[in-house]
Amino acid sequence: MSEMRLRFPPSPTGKIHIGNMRTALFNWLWAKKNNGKLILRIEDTDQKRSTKEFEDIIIKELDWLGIDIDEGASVGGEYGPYRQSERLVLYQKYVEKLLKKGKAYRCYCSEEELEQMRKDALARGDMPKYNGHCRNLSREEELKYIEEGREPVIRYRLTEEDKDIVVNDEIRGDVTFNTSVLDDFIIFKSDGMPTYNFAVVIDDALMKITEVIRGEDHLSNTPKQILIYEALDFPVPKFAHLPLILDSDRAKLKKRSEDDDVYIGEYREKGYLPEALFNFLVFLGWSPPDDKEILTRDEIIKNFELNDINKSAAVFDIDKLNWVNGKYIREADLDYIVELSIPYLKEAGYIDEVFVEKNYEWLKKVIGVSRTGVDYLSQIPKEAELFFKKLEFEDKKKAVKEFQEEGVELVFTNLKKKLIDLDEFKPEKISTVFSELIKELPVGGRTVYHPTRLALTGMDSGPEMKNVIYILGIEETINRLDKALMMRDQK
RNA sequence: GCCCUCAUCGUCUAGGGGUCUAGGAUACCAGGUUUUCAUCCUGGCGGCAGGGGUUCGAAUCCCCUUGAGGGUGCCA
Repeated sequence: MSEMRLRFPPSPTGKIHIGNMRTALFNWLWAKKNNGKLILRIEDTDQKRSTKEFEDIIIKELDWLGIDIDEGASVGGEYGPYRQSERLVLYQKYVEKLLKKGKAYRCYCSEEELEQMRKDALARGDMPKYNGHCRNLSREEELKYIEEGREPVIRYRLTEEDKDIVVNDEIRGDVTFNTSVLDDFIIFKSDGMPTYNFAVVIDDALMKITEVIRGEDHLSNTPKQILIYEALDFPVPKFAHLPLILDSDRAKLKKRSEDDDVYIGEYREKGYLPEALFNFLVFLGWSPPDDKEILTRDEIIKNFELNDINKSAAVFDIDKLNWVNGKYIREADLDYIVELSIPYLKEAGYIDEVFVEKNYEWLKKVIGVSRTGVDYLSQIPKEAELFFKKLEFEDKKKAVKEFQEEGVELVFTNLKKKLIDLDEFKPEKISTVFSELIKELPVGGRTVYHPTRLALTGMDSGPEMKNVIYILGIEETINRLDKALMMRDQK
């Protein structure tokens, strides 16, 4: 059995989004599972929209998610070049072969003429197919067009009018297309570049790709590609067409407004962990044999099977992603989460490098108690702000009123005393102080907890009291309680 | 229009003729963890698109309808 070779061929016409990344992920998984190789090929035949910046972004994001490339534009290899714009001579060589065999021909019809044909066909209720105008041009006719300055395209010549082409899909089984729905499609554009359907075949064949795993949106184009494989006597690889990822409106996922996040970078910037996104993405269309929802990369590789992939499209559900990500944030090693949270805290202006060095352990405590309340790391500053900002009351009048309530003074003074008397200033010990308070004083739990929270944080809700006090420290806690006590005299 | 694909709780899914009064997760609701938000635990709500077959028996197989998505580009 020869080596399994898979490829991920993004087009650098935009940032990499959820759908592309999921495709890359499945290719990577299947390669890892089978000790195969994953090739990164840049499909930049669209000269108008392709840029090097986008190529760099794609490579960066793949790396971020942990998808390592064995061969390709970013790392080199023996089947290069891996950028289609650098493979022109190859495409020319093979299109020349087709031309010679009579399996392709030059077409001089202009885009306007083609557009008109399409409109006419549609108006008649016919299928919008190329009408074969240039199929059998005489030498004179061709010369005439050339003199007019027309730049030709090259079309594949469809010879069999009623033949079934079967795509053996690993996920869907046999899918049959009849050549009657096809036409003489363009394989070389007038700008001298190959079209997708042509270049992809040449590249996959020359790069010895054994399995093509891609989105279902490519299924309908596969018969055209098979025609090219056969015309050039290339072996046809295996195909597996993945179900599409839909947005909440059940349409193919794409950027529609500033509000919806579809690019991987947007998730990275918001503070989603690569492990979590990886885990979540795989579950869009695949699930393990057991009921587990959180799996490590190795577990996923171990369990992954092409056969287990779903046929139906999946809706991208941000709520579920948030849950998965929150789960990872809470369960990951705290130092790792601290490291990833620092940039957000810096951006909020709460800390700088010097502060981190001096107060790392304290910072770790803060993030440790804040992490339970967030879905993604960019929410950390908001969650932890009470530890960085000076005490500020959301509603001062209300606070004063609450401090004036019966029993509050008693609670505060006793709390202070008990905290000072503590032999160990630890969350668990602080917690027992509260139970004692409730037991010993003639007040309910609410009179103990709520005013205290208000006095210490200025807010109605937040992390657990024992943690707040622990992190604030004995001194600051006493100060704030005293301040609240003084506020009782106001008004 | 034509071609292709798909169809289980709102969402992600398990299920591949009987063990399904359909399981898990999320979301939502309620209760608990003797304050709140969150975490965590417990419980609840909620689904086989519709119609025909095949079969002793169908979520599971077949057909039709409907719905959804994709393709039909000198985009990939």
